[in-house]
Amino acid sequence: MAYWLLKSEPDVFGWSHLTAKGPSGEEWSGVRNYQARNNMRSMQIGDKGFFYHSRQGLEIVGILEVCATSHPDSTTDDPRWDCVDVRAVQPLPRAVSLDQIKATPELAEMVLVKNSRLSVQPVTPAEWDLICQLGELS
DNA sequence: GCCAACGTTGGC
DNA sequence: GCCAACGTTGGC
Repeated sequence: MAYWLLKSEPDVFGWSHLTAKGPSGEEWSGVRNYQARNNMRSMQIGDKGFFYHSRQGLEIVGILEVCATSHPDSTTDDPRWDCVDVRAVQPLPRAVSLDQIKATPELAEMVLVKNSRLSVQPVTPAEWDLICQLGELS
């Protein structure tokens, strides 16, 4: 199982929007970047991801999981763009901020820090575990 | 709201 | 195939 980090602006589609969708989840649509799309294409059912609030919040607020593998993005007719479906698993008891991540040497190599513009990005198991600890997830 | 960084487009 | 112009993202 792989780990990911997915970004969204909370006023456009935030964590509360995803939790409202319940167990059937929601398409992670609208991605128009090849790297991000390729990351989604390699996702498997059950892969876990952090939900990050960009622009506003600037923190990891919850954990989601992939509940449908890559399929055509229903928000466009352009056949280049695919997306997965994701559903909320649980919120982090304590949100982990970008500041916190930047201040943690072990997390300095995260794509979130190195390439802040990539909206769907891989997370290493070590990074995952550490952020879960910072998020006070038992 | 600004703007630096990045990605994409399209003329040559 | 290069690269200038343009558009978008996202931290600040």
